[in-house]
Amino acid sequence: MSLKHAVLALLEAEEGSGYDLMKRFQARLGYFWNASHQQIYQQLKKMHSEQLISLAVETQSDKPDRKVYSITPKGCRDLQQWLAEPVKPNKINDALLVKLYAGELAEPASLQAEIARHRTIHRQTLNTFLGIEREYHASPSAEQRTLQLPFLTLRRGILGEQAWLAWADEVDAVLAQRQP
Amino acid sequence: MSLKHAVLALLEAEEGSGYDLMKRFQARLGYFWNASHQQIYQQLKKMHSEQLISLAVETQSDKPDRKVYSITPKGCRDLQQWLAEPVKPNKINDALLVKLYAGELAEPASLQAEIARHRTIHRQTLNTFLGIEREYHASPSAEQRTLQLPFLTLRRGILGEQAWLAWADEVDAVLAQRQP
DNA sequence: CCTCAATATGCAATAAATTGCATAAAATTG
DNA sequence: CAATTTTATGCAATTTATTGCATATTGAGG
Repeated sequence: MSLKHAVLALLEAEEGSGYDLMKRFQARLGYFWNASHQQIYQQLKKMHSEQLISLAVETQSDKPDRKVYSITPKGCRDLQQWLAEPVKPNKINDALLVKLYAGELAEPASLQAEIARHRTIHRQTLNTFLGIEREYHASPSAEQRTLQLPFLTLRRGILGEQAWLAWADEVDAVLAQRQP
Repeated sequence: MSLKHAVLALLEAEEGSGYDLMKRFQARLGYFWNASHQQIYQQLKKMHSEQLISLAVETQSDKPDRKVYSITPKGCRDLQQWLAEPVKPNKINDALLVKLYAGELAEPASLQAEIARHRTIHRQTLNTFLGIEREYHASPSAEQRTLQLPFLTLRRGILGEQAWLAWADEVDAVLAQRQP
């Protein structure tokens, strides 16, 4: 249940509304933690009821109310405690590999097309990451220091995507040879 | 919902009881699809009610009954249809990266220890994979041909683990420099 | 032979995630 | 300016997954 702690980490840096948090989640943790907007809204509600976060409703005469969440000292302790505990190695659920495993029953061309589709996505993701990496390297070294740990998560993304693409080349070679 | 199709793929190759399937699942798909024994038993029950698989109860006088599931033609069609459809690129939920992202709040030594723990696990996994790869290369070429696609999933595991370990080296370098 | 782990099932309760809406203001575009 | 998309929120139902038991057999070790 790290969704909770992921949100706490975001709130520790800065307070925000549900939507804010969703956006920040997507931008900063989205690559390595997936969460839908419902999950985030529901999680916020739950965390509020557990007093890990507090809620300030900014009444606005014209617009609908804005609910801004902040982390509480209790939430902060919860986060720090989580950080001190070991996390379980994460489980992988990769449907593409299931498909490849059972690939004998599929049309080879359909497998090839599927790999191509995924390759496009992975290449785009990699390009995005490389762009962020360039920005990072162009930023002042004080900022680089601040972002050193998030940068490591970016590196994970880059190395992971590169490995994926290298693997896809192997797959293509095998599939091409199977049905020439 | 590929758990269903993963199980169907296993049953397509050979019938089996819940426990059989669980074991085969672990051995063959376990690296890239995680499923607990409850999930598998429950899924089998559900698939049976949907007539995707059939059930033969072997009554045994001394031992408890053995329930053997086989794939039905309907199940086979379902599997093939799934194989023909595109699968969504899989979502990643990696708590370790969440932790690293929020790492400023943690003890650097605790982060290092955590990385070390995970490194051990990943190195072991890689070694297991490399062992299987050696077996594969030592097997007769007819068998290599049969296992070509499952072998590709193994390659994914190998490349993925190698990339992880290379990343862990980067992480160690940064963490060591942060608190000398 | 007794005990303890491993094999081989499975139920029930809970928690978490997904799906499918639903609303309504703000910004954009034709 | 009307129509559409994007922003911003959230409920309720369903599906999936996890947790915590609960049995009963088999095999191995002391």
